[in-house]
Amino acid sequence: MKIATWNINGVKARIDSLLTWLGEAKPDVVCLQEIKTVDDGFPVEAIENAGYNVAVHGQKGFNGVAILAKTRIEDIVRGLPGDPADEQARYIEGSVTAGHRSMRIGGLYLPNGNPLGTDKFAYKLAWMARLNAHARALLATEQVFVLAGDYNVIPEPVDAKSPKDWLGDALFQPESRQAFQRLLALGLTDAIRCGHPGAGVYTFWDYQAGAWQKDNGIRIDHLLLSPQAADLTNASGIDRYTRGWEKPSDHAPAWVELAD
DNA sequence: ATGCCTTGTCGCACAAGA
Repeated sequence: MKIATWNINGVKARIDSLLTWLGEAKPDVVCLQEIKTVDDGFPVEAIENAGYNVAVHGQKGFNGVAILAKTRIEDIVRGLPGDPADEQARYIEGSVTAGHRSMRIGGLYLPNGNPLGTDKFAYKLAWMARLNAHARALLATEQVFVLAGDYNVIPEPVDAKSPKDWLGDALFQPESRQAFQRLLALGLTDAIRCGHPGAGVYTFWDYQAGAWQKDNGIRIDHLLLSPQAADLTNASGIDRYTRGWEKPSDHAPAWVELAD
């Protein structure tokens, strides 16, 4: 089963690219972030015609996440547990079953957190603490699960072409990186890092200053696997070629292939 | 040091992204 994550930066602006990529990459499950639409605006029909079921957690103008799956999506939860007052659409979770195997999929869009010293950065760290608590609850069930999405965290210097450029950025703050490490310390596996231990493995290239042309990227989209999922891993990768398309998202899809 | 692009918005400039 191939599970992918893609910050698509506007699903309505990117629907043609999404359909092309679905046809080529043929993922079984896709977590989308930054769909930038309310539920009613999501292009459900076009995606269903491509052979996918849809679960959406949208928001007007910003944020918004969704899960697409070739199989049924069951027991859907919208919103990250832990703060009923949080109205930002950044988390959706559901179960998919392929053959005899069932797994839980969490799709997340972690807050950017810039600029430092504002409530935005505090919100990012609070959100990461909630994610940690929720990951612990999922781990206690001992099931196969994947937490996939735009984490907005550069885990290590090797995950940036030019680490010094990010020293003052929320994505590369010690607090952000430590919170990410605390997720790994729970026993989760960073699927992309595990399969691609070297440098130059990026998922995001800024639109500005020719970042793509210079390969000035960062790795901020991650798939974290439960131990039961990590045991099934066959391969992982980044479909960076989509970043070279016309009107691209600034993120490329990342994926992991688990044994059926 | 700043903007560099891109999307969406009750557009005609701005917020937010990273």
